[in-house]
Amino acid sequence: MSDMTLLEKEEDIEKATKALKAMAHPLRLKILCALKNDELPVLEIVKQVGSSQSNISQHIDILRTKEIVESRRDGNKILCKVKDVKILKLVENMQAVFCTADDL
Amino acid sequence: MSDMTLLEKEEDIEKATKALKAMAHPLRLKILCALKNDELPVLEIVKQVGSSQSNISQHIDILRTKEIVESRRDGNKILCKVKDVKILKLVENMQAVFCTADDL
DNA sequence: ACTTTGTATAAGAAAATAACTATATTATGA
DNA sequence: TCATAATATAGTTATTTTCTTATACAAAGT
Repeated sequence: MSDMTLLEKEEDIEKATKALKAMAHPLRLKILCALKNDELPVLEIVKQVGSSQSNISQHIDILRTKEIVESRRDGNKILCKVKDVKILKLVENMQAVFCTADDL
Repeated sequence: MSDMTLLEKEEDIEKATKALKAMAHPLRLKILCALKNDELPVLEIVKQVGSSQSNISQHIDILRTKEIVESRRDGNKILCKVKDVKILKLVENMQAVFCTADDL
């Protein structure tokens, strides 16, 4: 009862696929990296990540719709942070896998 | 010189995104799960994963093109296995994140 | 009230994905 | 050689994604 735990359940596959799709875009992955430790306003994300304000806003909206990012208003600004802890773990894993010295 | 290791390099982002895109489809994720421990012929993958032969073949081809899966001929059959070790790690991570008891 | 700053939304075009059907290819076995 | 099994490819169509431009909305400052 512990080893058939292999993403075999349709439900798990769907959840995992949804998360992967959300991350599987360079801008969205960068956004998630930027939000890994900080809560940031949209324009700050635009600065760090690049692309246009509109484009980043749309990508943030995608992440929001998928319940991956959440945001709150602070006066003029909208502060964004990662909502789904699982995503944080995945981002960390991506770093562990893709940012190690064995890339050399 | 060790903490700016945050997927900040464009090159890492691209690699990570490529891997994520490859995994971000239910059939392909299932294929990778099926190949996690075994080297399997295409029809066996079709059986385990579902969908049509043609469809699975095309998805396998996508994974091959992206250097994630490799295959060799054994007589009549084409045996497939995961080529990129990084992908194996990611699949394991996905399982760790999405197949734990805290789903309850 | 007007302007500026920060953010979101709409509309549309271009490109990428995905799936299906049918057919081709390759190897084996009779 | 003919039939069959295993896999790949072609051609199409439908859907989804992505980006751009322009515009709307909201809050704050003057």
